[in-house]
Amino acid sequence: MYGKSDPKWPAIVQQWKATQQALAAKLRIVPLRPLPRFVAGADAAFSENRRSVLAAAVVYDRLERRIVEIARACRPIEFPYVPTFLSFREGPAVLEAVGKLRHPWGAICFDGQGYAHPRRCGLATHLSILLDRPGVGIAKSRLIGTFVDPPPQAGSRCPLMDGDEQIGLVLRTKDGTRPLFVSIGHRVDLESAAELALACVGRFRIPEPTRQADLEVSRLKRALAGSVTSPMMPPGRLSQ
DNA sequence: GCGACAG
DNA sequence: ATCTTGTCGC
Repeated sequence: MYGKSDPKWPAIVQQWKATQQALAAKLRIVPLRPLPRFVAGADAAFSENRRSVLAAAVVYDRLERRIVEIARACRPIEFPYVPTFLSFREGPAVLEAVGKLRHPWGAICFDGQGYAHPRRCGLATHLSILLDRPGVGIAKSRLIGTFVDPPPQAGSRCPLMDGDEQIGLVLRTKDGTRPLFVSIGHRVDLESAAELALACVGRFRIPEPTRQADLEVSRLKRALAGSVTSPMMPPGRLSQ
């Protein structure tokens, strides 16, 4: 895996910035209406040995409130985590999982920022543009931007600002819980993104597409960990 | 220079 | 993301 100490690192980061700027130039902002019935969701995690990126993509049926398809992917980790360049680390695995989805979906939710990024190209925007499909960024915490805490009621929101430009929304999805940071990915507008996020909320703070993808990637992680038994351990499931 | 910093 | 037990609250 590449590292910050690699002599090629500065060049790699410059290339990444150029890539993000080129992608952001292709961003299209349009309303997403009506909101799609089938919404995809994707998330990533690390394999137990931390040498691979595991990803899961799901398709959520808003009408029946259930997951109708699950896809997975596993790829070697090629880069360390560097703030503002998350998509280069997790993107490949996530894209592979999304590509395996066969059921139709009208929009996809990503676990991270979209437009609310220094170069307006967070993971959600980066991947949505590569897919050229409607996408939304739903992050659990802030990367950049200033805001005032929204009221404790579910549905309340406050603008996420970068100077005088609104880059996203701080949205409370459940009463008395920490708000989420919603921003557009691609082919949606901020209001549609907020409505989609709220329309996908079930019993928990995190909208179902992203929450289910997270649960699924965790299961994959455990499954892989259990299948790779250490040579120094007796057969069977003694480790739990 | 110092602090911040999605997952 | 991940490390980690109990514990506060619905």
